[in-house]
Amino acid sequence: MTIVKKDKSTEEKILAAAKKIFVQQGMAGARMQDIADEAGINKALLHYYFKNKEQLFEVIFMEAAGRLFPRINEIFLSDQPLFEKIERFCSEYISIVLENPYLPLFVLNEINRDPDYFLGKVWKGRNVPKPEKFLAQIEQEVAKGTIRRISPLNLLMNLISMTIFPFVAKPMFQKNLGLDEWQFRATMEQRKKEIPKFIIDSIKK
Amino acid sequence: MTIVKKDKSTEEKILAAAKKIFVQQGMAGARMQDIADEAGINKALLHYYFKNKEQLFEVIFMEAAGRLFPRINEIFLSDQPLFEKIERFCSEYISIVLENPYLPLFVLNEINRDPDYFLGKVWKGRNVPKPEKFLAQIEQEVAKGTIRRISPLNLLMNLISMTIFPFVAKPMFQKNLGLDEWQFRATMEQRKKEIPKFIIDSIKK
DNA sequence: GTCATTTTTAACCAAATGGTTAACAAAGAT
DNA sequence: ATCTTTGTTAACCATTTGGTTAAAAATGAC
Repeated sequence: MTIVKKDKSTEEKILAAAKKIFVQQGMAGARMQDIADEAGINKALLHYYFKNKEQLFEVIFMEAAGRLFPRINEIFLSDQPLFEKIERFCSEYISIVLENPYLPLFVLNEINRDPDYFLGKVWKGRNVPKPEKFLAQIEQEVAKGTIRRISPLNLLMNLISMTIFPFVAKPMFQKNLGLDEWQFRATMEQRKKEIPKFIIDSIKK
Repeated sequence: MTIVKKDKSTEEKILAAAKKIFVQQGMAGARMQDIADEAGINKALLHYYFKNKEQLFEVIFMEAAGRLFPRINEIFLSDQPLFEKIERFCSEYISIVLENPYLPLFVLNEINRDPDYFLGKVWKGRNVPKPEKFLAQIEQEVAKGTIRRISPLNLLMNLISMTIFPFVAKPMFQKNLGLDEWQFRATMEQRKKEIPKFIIDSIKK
């Protein structure tokens, strides 16, 4: 069995490098030279593969957004009961993001910089989360009396906030609470179960 | 009574302009020329008041951080009972941020870009939030049996996440949930009471 | 092997950008 | 009024940065 440590193709090296630099520095802060250096290639070669910075950025951004949004929809649109959806959302989402802890801040930041660019590019691709069904489901449970009266919008915000925010504020939490990388991961693993429990304890009648 | 529409001093104009541009574009994306234009002055005059971009940025960043962090401490270190603290935190914090909705993302983003710069500058000023007392207080309540067993760290994360995240994700929530400016504000006003209720319903025995 | 195509590089270029200079105007001070 | 200090400007400069060019390797077709 030959151990073929096959070189990643140049394009793959570029994409990995670009992702690292863009996520760290943002579109404005990223330097094409840094991306080339990180990929171990010449800057001209970068432009041979991707004609300009904006196009390269778009590839990275779409890939990042594509990792974060479609799965949400899949869960929100499924036919599971409410509590199961909440559990699934927390668990799956935290798993996804644990592998790319800096994606949410990156994406939110770029959305903030130019909401309409985002709307035009990502939102088009019908992968846009459609929360209506989930919101309606909450209202049904309220009507059935299985959960207390609560504004569906607020419940949705609570769920998403508790799940995502710790990643967005990761460096702050780490500095302020003195968590090392491992402790942070462990805490987030805990939260896969803690958040659903927290929510259900609050709303279940 | 003379209506003296006194011009803001040049320095004030610069600071207002710089805040707007930096918060919108971040340190890397902000252009000194844009700040000068926004302030209605010459670029040289900008350097007359602030010797370079970094120093100007630091003033803006510290002012922003100074708005967000000290009040937290004030609340967390007070001698109020736990539930009151939670209510006060949500209510006061949302009020503060409603006046500057983009500050949290700005600050988190810059912390992320260079956590140690942040640590060195802001964290020094002893306004650094010290959560120990708050965490201990939660443990006491658990011991007393007034609230159910819950990890203090998780509870703190939940509180902060639900309060701050909607601002960080404001453009996303607005696009996705179709909220206009006014509806967003109204929702956040609601949340001043909704979040504490949500938490207390979850943990109170 | 030879030729055509693809990949890679060093050197270069134009525009953008942070920052400076030197002169000019306004405002006090005497 | 004159002089000094402070505020403001247009023009300029050096560096950085995204992007290009033309030539050299490498790869593949025959």
